[in-house]
Amino acid sequence: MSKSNIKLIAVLERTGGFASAQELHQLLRREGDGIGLTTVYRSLQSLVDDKIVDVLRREDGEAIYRLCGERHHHHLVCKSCGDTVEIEGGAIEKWAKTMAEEFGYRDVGHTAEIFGLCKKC
Amino acid sequence: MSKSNIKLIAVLERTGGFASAQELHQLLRREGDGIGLTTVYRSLQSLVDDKIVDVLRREDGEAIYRLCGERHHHHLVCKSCGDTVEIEGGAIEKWAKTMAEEFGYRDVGHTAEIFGLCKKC
DNA sequence: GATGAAAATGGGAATCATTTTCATTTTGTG
DNA sequence: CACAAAATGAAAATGATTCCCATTTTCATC
Repeated sequence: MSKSNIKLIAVLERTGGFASAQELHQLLRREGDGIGLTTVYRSLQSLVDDKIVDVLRREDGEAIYRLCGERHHHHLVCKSCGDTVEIEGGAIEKWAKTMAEEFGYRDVGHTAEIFGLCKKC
Repeated sequence: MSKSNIKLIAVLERTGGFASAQELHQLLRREGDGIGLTTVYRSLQSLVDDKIVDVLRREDGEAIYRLCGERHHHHLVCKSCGDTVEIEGGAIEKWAKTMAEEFGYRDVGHTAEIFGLCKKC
């Protein structure tokens, strides 16, 4: 685990929610860390590969990152304010398994997100 | 309704599924239509505003468009050879609706993909 | 401690989708 | 036909992300 990975995890812990690579870079810079933007992207990518970080997309297409817990979950995201709720996806697990069997796929995973407008927006 | 809007609707009808602005532009060009990229973006935006077209995001963040009201489906993708099967997602529709209601979200859409290894791989 | 290979890093250029600007063309209407 | 408003397109601007490459750090081994 490289230094930059650890820094990224730390700043993600501090911020709590989702943040874009650019935002995380600025945050680290403001704290006096001279980390480069390239390194931020690289680290985030490796954390995503290692399933330590989740990545989603904002409405405008910008990628946003967040630490993910071990529990498999899905997201309900407000497309206006970005507010996010973690939700259970029992129905999805079953659906994915059924579909995979039907078409002879094995070793399957899945992604599923719901987006809409939250109460406030 | 401008000329370009009509052209965009026509080409979206022809292609059926999702397509990016760049792809739609190329398609029209190939058919001998000298439409400009700017106009494609502008028209798509106005069609989205009028709720004639849906917009989603690819994994890489590129925006993809499709006519509203086309049958909604999901994908089963082989992560080795890339082979793709279109599948029904009745269970997902219900799940998305239920979850949205539970948390007071409205005007919701969703994405869901399953990936694994196909028979051949 | 010295050495060298491999990994990590940073800066700037390159890429690519998308938006903006602005001048020109087309359209609809009196 | 004339004229204003809408539509269009080319090129430049923008902004996130990736690529390239030279430099620095890490770390095992001597």
